[in-house]
Amino acid sequence: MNRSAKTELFERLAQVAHAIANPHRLELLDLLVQAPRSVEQLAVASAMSLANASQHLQRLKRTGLVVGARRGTTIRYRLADPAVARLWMQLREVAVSQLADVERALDQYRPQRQQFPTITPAALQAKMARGEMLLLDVRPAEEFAAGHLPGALSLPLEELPMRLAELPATALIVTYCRGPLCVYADEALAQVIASGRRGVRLEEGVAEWQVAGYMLEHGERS
Amino acid sequence: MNRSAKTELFERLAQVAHAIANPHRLELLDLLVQAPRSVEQLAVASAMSLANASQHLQRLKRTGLVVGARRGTTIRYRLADPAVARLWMQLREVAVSQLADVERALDQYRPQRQQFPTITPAALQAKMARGEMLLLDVRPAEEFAAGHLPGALSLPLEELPMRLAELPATALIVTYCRGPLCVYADEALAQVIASGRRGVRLEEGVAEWQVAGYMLEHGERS
DNA sequence: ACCGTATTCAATAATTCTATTGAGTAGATG
DNA sequence: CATCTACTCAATAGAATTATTGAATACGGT
Repeated sequence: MNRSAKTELFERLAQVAHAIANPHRLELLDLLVQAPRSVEQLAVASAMSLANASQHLQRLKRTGLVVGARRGTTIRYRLADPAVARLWMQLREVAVSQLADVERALDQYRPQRQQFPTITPAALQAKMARGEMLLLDVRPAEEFAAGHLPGALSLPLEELPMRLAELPATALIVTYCRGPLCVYADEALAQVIASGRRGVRLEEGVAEWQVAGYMLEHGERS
Repeated sequence: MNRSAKTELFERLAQVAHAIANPHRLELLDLLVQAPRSVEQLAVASAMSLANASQHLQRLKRTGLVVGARRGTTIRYRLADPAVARLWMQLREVAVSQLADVERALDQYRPQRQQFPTITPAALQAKMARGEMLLLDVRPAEEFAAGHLPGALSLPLEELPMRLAELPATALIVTYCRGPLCVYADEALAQVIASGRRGVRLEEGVAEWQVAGYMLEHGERS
């Protein structure tokens, strides 16, 4: 049997796995799933030093998971392929489904996640057709611009306290954010409900929505 | 923001990624996707020392990717969850689609892979309904027993040379094995075609067939 | 209760990975 | 062309990972 070729093949695959086997690099990928970003943006968002973020991005680039392209004075990194986002989701699924630790860590990070009602993408899709709710994207504006659910209103979490009054008083309000590892939708929902309105959280995020086969809209808030 | 909880969460995810970030452990998973096995079987099949295989299995077990259960005098390891198989497939998809290196390594390992015609699972499913072909599972018998395509005949590659004459002379023969990283179906097909018969290779393996939503049969050859 | 065997454990040296620091580079902007 | 900024590179010390060896353990069979 062709053992050396086999060994080499598995070594290549392990290199890819190794590229995602680091908490910082996973966080970078998690951010890039939402929208392309510059090195500095990524470093700030993930609380890393600039040099360290750059180094990790280099590694991801070498392995073919992300690509960088100059854009004015900065370099924007983005995922090389949607398959990378799926890999990240599948890793998350395995981790969350297997490990009680991860559940506990997730509860730690999203303390309100069991507190509010949720809705599945399929149920939301049905509701959207009937138009009886307001869909609220509470991620930063740049991530909204890079892709959002059709008909959603962009209202970043930090602006929500100021603009809460703009929201309709009676219609159901559906909040969503980056996905299951993101607290934004929980925190927004807490404010919405505290204001006396009815609200639910979408279980998943934009990337999961797209992988499930539903459409996205692109561009700035209209 | 809750940085320390976030850090811990990503660390847990990275642990899972780390568990698959080793060529030997990937090979163990690749084998376990096909069928449960004992430590010794796994060590032999992956050309590792027994202690080393055991150590790697421990690591996979600690991370929750496999589980071991005593069965008579040996301990059988199996995947903890089908999600693990999907993770392995998704990793393979990313690696193969991104890296020219992987394509090259794969060509090295499966030199005949471009040589013979292939058929997709969907096309095979249609053909099976009309029953105009013979479906040949050329994996070891134990893997056949753990799950195989409906109606397939078990004919392990090593027995093929002796039993080639049993195969029908005119019907189309479809060979399949573990999946895209496996050479068995290629080698079987080479023999089938050399004997003057018509044959094609199924592009994917048993695990991919199942993930695509098709049924499997279980048990020994009938 | 004992024996035999399948599996695991412990220790270790070689290799690989990581964050930090400070210097270096490429390219846009004027 | 000069300058400024965003980013990358290089060196390094500390930490983690790995294969091997030989010993230890645990369990089923008798």
